[in-house]
Amino acid sequence: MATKIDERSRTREPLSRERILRTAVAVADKGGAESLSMRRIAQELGVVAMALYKHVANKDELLDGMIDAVIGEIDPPIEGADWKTAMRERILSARRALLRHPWASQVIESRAEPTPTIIGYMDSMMGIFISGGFSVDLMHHAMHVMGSRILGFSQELFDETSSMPADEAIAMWAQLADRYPNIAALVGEISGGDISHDEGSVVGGGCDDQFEFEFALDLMLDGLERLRSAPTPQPAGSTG
Amino acid sequence: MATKIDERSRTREPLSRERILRTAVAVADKGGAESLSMRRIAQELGVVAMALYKHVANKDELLDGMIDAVIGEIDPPIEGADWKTAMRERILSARRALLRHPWASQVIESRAEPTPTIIGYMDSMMGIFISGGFSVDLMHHAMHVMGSRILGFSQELFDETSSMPADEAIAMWAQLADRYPNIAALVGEISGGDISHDEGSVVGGGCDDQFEFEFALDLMLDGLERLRSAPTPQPAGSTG
DNA sequence: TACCCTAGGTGTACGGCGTACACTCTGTCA
DNA sequence: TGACAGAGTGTACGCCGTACACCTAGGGTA
Repeated sequence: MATKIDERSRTREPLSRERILRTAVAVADKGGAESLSMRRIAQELGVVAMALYKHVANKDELLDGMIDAVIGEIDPPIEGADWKTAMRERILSARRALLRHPWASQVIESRAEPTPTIIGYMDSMMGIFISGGFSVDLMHHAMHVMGSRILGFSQELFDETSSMPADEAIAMWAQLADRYPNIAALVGEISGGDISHDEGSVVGGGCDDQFEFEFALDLMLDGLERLRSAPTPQPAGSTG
Repeated sequence: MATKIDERSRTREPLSRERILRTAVAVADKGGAESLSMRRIAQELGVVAMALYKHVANKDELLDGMIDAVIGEIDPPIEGADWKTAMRERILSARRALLRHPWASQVIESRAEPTPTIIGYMDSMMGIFISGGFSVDLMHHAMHVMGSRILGFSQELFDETSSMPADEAIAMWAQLADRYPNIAALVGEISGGDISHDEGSVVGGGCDDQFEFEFALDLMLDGLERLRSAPTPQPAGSTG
């Protein structure tokens, strides 16, 4: 009995909200969002599930805490940089954080309401636009243009072959060329160019995600800069 | 006994994959994705949960079927239009489908692999770029630029006040002005402009989501058009 | 007519989930 | 010494997806 007390009070540091959040993030990092259960986290902590509820209100609050932890990893804005550099670098930092925690984007989108931390992050991004000379109105449009990319979301809809060897994937798409001719053309182009630059799959891992992300990001930032300097704040749609 | 047989064979049309999918979509439309359970769908059909498994392999396959149903509502590309119009109108059609089925975007993103229907849709969108004179390479970049917006995703991260009366939301953000100064400025601008144009909330429902979506869409399409006509297919990033 | 086969719907059960609620400790302070 | 509080436990409930054995009606065949 006495040894048990010793063991508990000495070797086991007490539970805390912070420790729970750290463990939860670790569990999700390892097993993905769907492996994250109260029982699983508790088990990792050597404790029973209900013990967690003495420190977090419920699972949703825990998810919010995990989100805030990820947002907290995003670097603060660069001091003294022009708006475009500041925006660009911070979004890339956000992307790095999300790549470290692949479960985060889905969890963030599953939550109905953003946490105060996310709202604060958004406000700070708005501040970068405002400081960069954007009107409040154009800043508003700019935030909608950036969308969830402002949090570093890369939203690849095409990761499906990532578990497949590159040559196998190429063969697969070639076989489906009559059904998906354009994808086949794309795969052919990429694999024909330099297949050696990435050992991942063809569409998804085979193309350079980081390059594509920055390409899209720069296109948007360039578009916004053009509007910022233009007399009329509205892009010329196809109707105009 | 005989009446029961009559009732079954006459008044109850037999189960089928189509009928299950229709019912599942209806349930999700009414109660959201989180209300969609096999038991709930079965109940709606006056049948026991396990009966569904004679027509769909499992819940994931059912979700795929539901996704395909939504994608199927997207209009085909306009014949004979220029690439920009075709792309713009089809994306707006996709957005309309997603607005009819608010659960769909989350379900699509939750699935690890896209369905053949989604792959086909993507291929067809690629075809619009190619027919519009894009190189395969630029088409590839363009697809990444559009991201999930190509499926009509609007990904509003700021719907949090949508259940709140506009004046209440304005007061709330005004009170938080020291913590979120830029959001407060935005809210002030919108509510100061014309508060009457929408009875929804301020950030989220209060701004014109449709306008913002088209604004962002046009900015991207304009950016892509510029690249299409330019000698170098790469946007000038802030590093250049 | 007697038979069986098959497709489709049923019932039960299992292991997982979030969490309500009542409990038992253990350390603190009066 | 004894009351108290705060932390961890144990049990239980109602959900979930779904495996598996069962029943039953309709249809084809001998």
